[in-house]
Amino acid sequence: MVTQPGKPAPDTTRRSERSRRAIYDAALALVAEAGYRRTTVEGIAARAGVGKQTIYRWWESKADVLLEAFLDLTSRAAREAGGEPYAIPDTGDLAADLKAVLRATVDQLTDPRFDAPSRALAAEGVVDEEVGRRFMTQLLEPNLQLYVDRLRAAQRAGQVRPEVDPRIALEFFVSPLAQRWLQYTGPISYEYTDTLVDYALYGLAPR
Amino acid sequence: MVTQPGKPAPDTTRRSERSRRAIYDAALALVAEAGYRRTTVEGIAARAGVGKQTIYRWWESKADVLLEAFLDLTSRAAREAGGEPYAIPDTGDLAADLKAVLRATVDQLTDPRFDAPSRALAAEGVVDEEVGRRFMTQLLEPNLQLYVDRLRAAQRAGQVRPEVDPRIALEFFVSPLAQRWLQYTGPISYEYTDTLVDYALYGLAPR
Amino acid sequence: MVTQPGKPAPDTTRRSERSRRAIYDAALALVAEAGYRRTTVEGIAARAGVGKQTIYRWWESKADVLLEAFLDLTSRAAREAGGEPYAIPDTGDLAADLKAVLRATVDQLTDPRFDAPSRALAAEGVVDEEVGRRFMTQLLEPNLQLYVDRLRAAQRAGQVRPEVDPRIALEFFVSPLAQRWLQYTGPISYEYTDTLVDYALYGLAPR
Amino acid sequence: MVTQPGKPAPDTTRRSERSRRAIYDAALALVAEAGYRRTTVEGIAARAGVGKQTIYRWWESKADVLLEAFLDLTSRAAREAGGEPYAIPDTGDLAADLKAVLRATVDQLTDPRFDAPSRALAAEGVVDEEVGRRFMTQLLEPNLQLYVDRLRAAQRAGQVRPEVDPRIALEFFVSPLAQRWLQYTGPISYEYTDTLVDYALYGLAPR
DNA sequence: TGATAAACGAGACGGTACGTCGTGTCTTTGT
DNA sequence: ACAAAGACACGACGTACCGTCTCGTTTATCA
Repeated sequence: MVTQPGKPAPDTTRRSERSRRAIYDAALALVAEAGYRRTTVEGIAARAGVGKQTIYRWWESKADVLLEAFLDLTSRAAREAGGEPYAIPDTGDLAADLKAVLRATVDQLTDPRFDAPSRALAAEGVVDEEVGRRFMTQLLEPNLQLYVDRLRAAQRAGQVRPEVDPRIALEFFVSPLAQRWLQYTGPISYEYTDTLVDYALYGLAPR
Repeated sequence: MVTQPGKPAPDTTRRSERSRRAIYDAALALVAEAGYRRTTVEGIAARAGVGKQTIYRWWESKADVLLEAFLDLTSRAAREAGGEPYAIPDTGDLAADLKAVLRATVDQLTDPRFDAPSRALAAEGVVDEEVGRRFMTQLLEPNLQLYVDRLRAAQRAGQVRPEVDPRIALEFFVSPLAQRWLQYTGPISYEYTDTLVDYALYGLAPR
Repeated sequence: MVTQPGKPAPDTTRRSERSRRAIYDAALALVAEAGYRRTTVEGIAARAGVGKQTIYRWWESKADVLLEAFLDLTSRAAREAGGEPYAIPDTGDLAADLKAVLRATVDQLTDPRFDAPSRALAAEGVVDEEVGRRFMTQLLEPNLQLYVDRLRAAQRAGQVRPEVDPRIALEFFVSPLAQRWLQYTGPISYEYTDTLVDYALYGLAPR
Repeated sequence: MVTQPGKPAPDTTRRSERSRRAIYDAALALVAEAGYRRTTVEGIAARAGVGKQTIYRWWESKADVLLEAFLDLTSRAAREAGGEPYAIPDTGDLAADLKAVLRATVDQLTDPRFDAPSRALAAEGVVDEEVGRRFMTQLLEPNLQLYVDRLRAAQRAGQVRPEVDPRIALEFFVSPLAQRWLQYTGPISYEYTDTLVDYALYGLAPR
């Protein structure tokens, strides 16, 4: 690990947990209320009752704060939700399992508590590659891996052709939904995601 | 039709075509060179040799300028590219036709001339619904419609199951590519898009 | 008379009297209502129902317009007032005559119809020597000359010492009043101007 | 005492003395070089190497800055000039004392170092009553008081009639000079001010 | 347990860009 | 041809935030 020249590397042990929490809360609240655009570091500091320097000491940018705040939010949400296994259920019925997971995703994308900050982060990630890649590796990737695992299991069970690359296959379920969400290319519903699963598994061409 | 109160609605007939061109060019150049973030209205005006007011007179925001500039760019590019055939070719071989179109799309997404501004607009659209919807209806939608048309023809030719909704089916080709491009969920290549076509047409489950 | 190089010298005979009147009225009204600061060429043009160019064609600056408008106002006011002789009355009683004239001046300085524009011009004149000198020669000087004339008559009548320079002497009546008006160095009243006359005529030292 | 809404009242103790000085210097220099008109807040900030906000934080307007800068200049000038004797000398010869002081004033009005900024402030004061009154109370009034004091002493010495109001009498020395300076009503010279003193003390009427 | 060093809140600072307003010029469209 | 209308390049306005930099004031190890 390397310490940059001009950065005295603050002492993590003395860090105020109270401030960290307040900053996360303020950041998420402001993004939800006012949007990413109108959320400012100054505003976060004021709302959190914190000096600006305290933010700049621990984070590099607004996006950085928000990314951590969001990660924290999701991990807390997961912990609350019973801390169940990070996996797509495997009932033996691949189509049913995928439909269930996607329905849960639809619910989440519809929940404004998640929508506002994750939209903001996604947008930031589009424009700032650094943020985009962190968003991908820290938030998206772990979720995508669950699909890979489930699809691998389905391959072992003979329900998916063995030569199919699960990393690509999963995009048939995830990407159309993501695009509709991000780019308003269409409405989002259970019916829609169910259809995606059916089409993807059995193809478009007649059998 | 109603005119907003504070907006005296400038006289379009007196508009300077010279300035409009200069602004489009400056906006696209700056976004390409410096990124959306660092592109400012002030900078566009300076580079275009134009007063800021001339920008604010005709556009509402940086995103607005860029959207029009990009629309103008694509329509000029299309006109240069020989003109009419706003359609996906129909050689009778659906897979081949789709692969060809997608390869062209890959080329475009790789071309920095298009990448920078369209990325910027896409990001803006994620965060600003108004912009997002305009991006969708004015840029995306017309292109998606070409897929709908080609898939309908394939259905008539018996190459695609008749009960398949082309509006959803096309997302198997377009959305995965879009997501990889926007969110860095994976590399983009001819091989990848070819695979998408194969998987989508014939499904993931064994036949 | 000389025509500047870049000035095509508009044809005075074709000038619209209607516009000139409207511009004078608008200028005086705006200065009275909003003050010199907030009066703009644009505002004058709009209020007068006149194109901006019509103003710039015939005048060089806001101050220029206002100076002419004010000259016009005073000359019209004088004409209305019976067009009586431009002179300080000579009843033989110098003190009484001066007191009467100064009381009239007090009335005028108190009249907001005159106060606002003449204040504005005076201020402009302080900062812009060109305007100041025109203000002096076209408005102040003619009035000061009346004092010179009256004081000369008084000298001939043996009421003022012959070696006194009337051009300087008159300033004892005019300047203190002017300074109180312009610089808020004290209140303005009949009693005050009467006192000025008494002090000035008979001196401060004991006889 | 009440604080306006919207104005959070900055912390005076943290104020940068360096910036204040730089701003004073820049303001005075620019007014002297370019005139009040062409002096801008932006220009002052740039020349002082200061952010615009630093000016707006502590002052309300260009006039406000300049007034303080000028007050500072005069007080520094007075301090340099040996300091205390804030009084008109009293040699027993009133005429001589007044002539001496007025000659010093003539020198000052002729010094471009003082002329430009005080002219600018005077003009601003004519048009903006608030500024005018501050200019009067903070700059003019203290000087006028010196004349009052000297004239009172002269009254005690029997050199000035006891019934004369010194506050009015002093205007015979000060106002004519002020008007010539501000309104170009005549040239300024030692001879002129000497004459003023002679006329004022002994009156215009023959003895 | 008191000293001391850091992180902290507060917020002033030098900057950049914002979106608005007014200037003086130039162009278009009626008369 | 002049006038109205108003778009234009320009430049300053006053505001909002940026990220950096002091200021005292907690706070929380270690001496």
